[in-house]
Amino acid sequence: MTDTLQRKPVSQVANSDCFTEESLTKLKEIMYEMRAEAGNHLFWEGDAADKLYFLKRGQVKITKASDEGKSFILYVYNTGDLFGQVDPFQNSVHSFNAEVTENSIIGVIQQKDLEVLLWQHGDLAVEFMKWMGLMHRMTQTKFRDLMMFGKPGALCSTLIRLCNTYGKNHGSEIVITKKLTNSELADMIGATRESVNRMLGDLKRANIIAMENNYIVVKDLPYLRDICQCENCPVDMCRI
Amino acid sequence: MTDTLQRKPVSQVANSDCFTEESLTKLKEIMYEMRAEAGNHLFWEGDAADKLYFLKRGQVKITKASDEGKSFILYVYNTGDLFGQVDPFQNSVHSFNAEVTENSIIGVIQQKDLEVLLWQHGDLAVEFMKWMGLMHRMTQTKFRDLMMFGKPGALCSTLIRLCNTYGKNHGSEIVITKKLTNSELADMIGATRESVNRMLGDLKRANIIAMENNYIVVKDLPYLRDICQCENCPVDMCRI
DNA sequence: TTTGTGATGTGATTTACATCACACTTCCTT
DNA sequence: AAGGAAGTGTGATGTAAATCACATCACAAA
Repeated sequence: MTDTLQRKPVSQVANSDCFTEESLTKLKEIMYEMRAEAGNHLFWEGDAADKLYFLKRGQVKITKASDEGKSFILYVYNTGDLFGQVDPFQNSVHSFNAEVTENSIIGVIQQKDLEVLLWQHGDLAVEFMKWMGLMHRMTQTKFRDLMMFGKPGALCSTLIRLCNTYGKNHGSEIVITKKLTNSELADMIGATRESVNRMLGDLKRANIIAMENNYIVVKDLPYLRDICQCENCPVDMCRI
Repeated sequence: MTDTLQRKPVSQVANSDCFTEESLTKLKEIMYEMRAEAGNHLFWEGDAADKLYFLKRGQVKITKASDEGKSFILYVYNTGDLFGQVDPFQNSVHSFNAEVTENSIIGVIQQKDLEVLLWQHGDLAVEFMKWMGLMHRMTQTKFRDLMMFGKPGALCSTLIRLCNTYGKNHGSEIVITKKLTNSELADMIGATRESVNRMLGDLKRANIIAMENNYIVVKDLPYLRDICQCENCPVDMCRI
């Protein structure tokens, strides 16, 4: 049982899977590698937004802090994910913070280098455009899920996205192979820790989810889908 | 006074302004023109997402309806705006509805034609990528504003975006040269008509806004900025 | 082994916002 | 000019979720 949990989850898919092998190689050729320790920041809001980041290994969260000290987690990126901004303005700055939450190895792409590459390789440009479209749609659907179905809907949507990102099938159950605190979940849906705790309690009591070695196990995915009116969108889009 | 209101607002900027004249011409060459009457739909959720739309004249709203009959307005596009999906999946479908809200003339671009064009023209590909980045950032910042600062914050953010989209300076005041009902505003921020009515009443009483010929006039923009912790981002990004 | 620290679980209370209900205004139409 | 439809304004009430305030638990460090 425990050893099953340690294995790489079958469904773990990186957003860079949009790219063909060749395109990803081209991108890798213009990266320079850096290492970042957990707790550091890749960028802060207000910093110039002129780089893309390829997470070779590790984890980075994109967050926003409010004046009252609350934190909102917009995205969680993992090994193999590509992220960052490519904006039309010279003086463009980030609106969010990028917090390194696990020791990471990161490939950095300068906007100028990327532009040259896209200019030269039409096929890469087309793939890149599709990757951007996918990322945008992920934001839009998350936006919808978090705005339209109350806090329980937001939580259920987030649990589904966690299944799509970290889920490992285990019979009819799905183990979310990623430890998450109630506070983390709360920051992902803009709720309080207490609310998340109560909602998770409700779901456990209704036998929708369970805990196994502190991992969340989803036992009734259709129930979660029903709460947030999930339309069963592609796994690659419906992620954290 | 009335005639001032009729003139095209100075700050009305279309999102296609990201493109150079030449690039926009290239895009226009692969469009086919269609007309759509107010009340019709350009696409419904579930329809194939394989086209871009250029609004030559008119207005289109991107909306999402919930099971309980509530409607959420994600975007409002106007003359000169480009919108649509370019997704990596063959079987990709829309998650939202596109409702034509004014009689419109629309240029339609097929995804395949766009791909060929981007392949051939590196400069257009780079501009297109920047346009996509800008649209994504607009979604992200709206997401943040609507999630983090309560309904009053969401309303203030929306009023600021309306100023950036339809605003006409009039001394130190900004006239939003677009008639909006309380219900429309409510659907833009995921609130009820009654809540919007009360919040607008509060703002009027505090002399932050006023009504002139049924147009909203913003008298104290800094106050609105303060409520939603607006960081004065570029006007091109902070739009409806 | 105790002490500290971060996380969970839960009750009581408050707050923000939705819902319901209805009066009033505007303006469109035939 | 009358009637109706769409929009506005506002009280009363209900409810979801935040806030506050602790108790408990797990586990690492001194």
